Amino acid sequence: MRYSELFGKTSRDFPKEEVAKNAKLLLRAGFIDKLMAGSYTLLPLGFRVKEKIENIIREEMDKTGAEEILMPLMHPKQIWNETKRWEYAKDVMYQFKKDDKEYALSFTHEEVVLDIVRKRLSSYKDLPIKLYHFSTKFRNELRAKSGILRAREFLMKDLYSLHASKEDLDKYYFKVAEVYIKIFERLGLKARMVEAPGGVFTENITHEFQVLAENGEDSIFYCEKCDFGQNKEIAKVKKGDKCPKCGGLIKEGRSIEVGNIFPLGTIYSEKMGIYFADKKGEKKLAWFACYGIGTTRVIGALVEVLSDEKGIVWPKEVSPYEVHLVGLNHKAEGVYEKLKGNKVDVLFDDRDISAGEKFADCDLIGIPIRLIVSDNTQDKIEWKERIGEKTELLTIDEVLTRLH
RNA sequence: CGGAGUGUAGUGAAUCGGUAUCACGCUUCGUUCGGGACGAAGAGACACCGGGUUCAAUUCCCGGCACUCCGACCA
Repeated sequence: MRYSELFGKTSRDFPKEEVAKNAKLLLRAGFIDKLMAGSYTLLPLGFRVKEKIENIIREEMDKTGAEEILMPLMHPKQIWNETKRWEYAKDVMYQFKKDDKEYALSFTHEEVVLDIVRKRLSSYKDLPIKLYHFSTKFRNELRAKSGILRAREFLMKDLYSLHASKEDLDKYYFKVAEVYIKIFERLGLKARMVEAPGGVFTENITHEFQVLAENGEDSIFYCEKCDFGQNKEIAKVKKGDKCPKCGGLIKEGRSIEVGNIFPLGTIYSEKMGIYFADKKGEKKLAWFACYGIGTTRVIGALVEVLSDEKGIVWPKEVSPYEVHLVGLNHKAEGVYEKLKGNKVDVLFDDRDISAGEKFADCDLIGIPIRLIVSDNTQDKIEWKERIGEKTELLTIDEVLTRLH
């Protein structure tokens, strides 16, 4: 992609109103646009990051045997009445009336997925069922804030699983927990699984995935040595205590919640009539759980945690482009073509502006590898990574070898 | 929803009872070309909306709305 043709250029100044680091950098670097408080467009660069994140999640979800679907965002009141959540969750739901019918914009999909399942579930042989989708969530947050971290409309991956027994649910539940940690690792985030209350979803103990971050909205108690942690609302440990797992020191830290998993049990199945016939032919309630990852929030969390004073620093796996090619002379065109020919995902800064300005934009946009073609590099290409100052002169073949 | 702050070109700021100034960005031309270059010439604003006071309001007053921050709630 030629930068000159990219929609959504960088800007020199920080947007005045924004305080949150993620909002400042993502807006300035041209990844997002704000429509209103808590409502953002993903511009081409931001969209690419979102795609990368989703692809990683998709890969890992599929490995657990889950299947991808896509559910509607506008729901009839009656489905929400089945669980009484039309009333109970009305503060977070966008509810509206049109021609005497009442609807809600989806803030989650338990009711919908259970409706889909009950139409098709009859035998234990149909279980387990594991369905997920990537979709928009609407939540009437009393106050949208922290840029992309607390929006009223945001993207989320949600997975729902149904099982014939508590044992089978638990097995899959903790399997997913493991997979979540792995997903966040692949996304470049160190997430801790902490115990938490379930809000409008359940009275059971649930688990959150928290990433330590200075500007996080949440606060957790965690062990500095091992992966132990507890949500502050539920914490039995306190700052300064010994970790019950390894004896390390407990610390308190701000954090961003990037995912959560809820073992909902049979309560929803009871309310919505999710039954199956077991081996003896007896009617049984299905065991149910749901699992979410805030994909747009992950973008914000990455910026909060990894960026530096010059701009964003994307991990390789989610970077909008693999390399940022800076052209300072005519030879750059040839290098661009060659990279493209070798299927390298390259953003080519072909603008007729000063070198310094291009470098500043590289640092701001945050693609992990910067390549420069200039008179100084002669027939070679300069390789520099976003983190660190080291530069190397490589031939095009060496560059291609390193990239593949 | 309570509290605080802010609304002036695309962005950031200045002004002040007499109809708006600057910087960056943008356009054109020329010179530059390795860390946000330089010169010249341009374009771009119903001063958030509505009402009031006044001969005159961007400026003062009232009422909205929007955005940001703190709190309550939450992925």
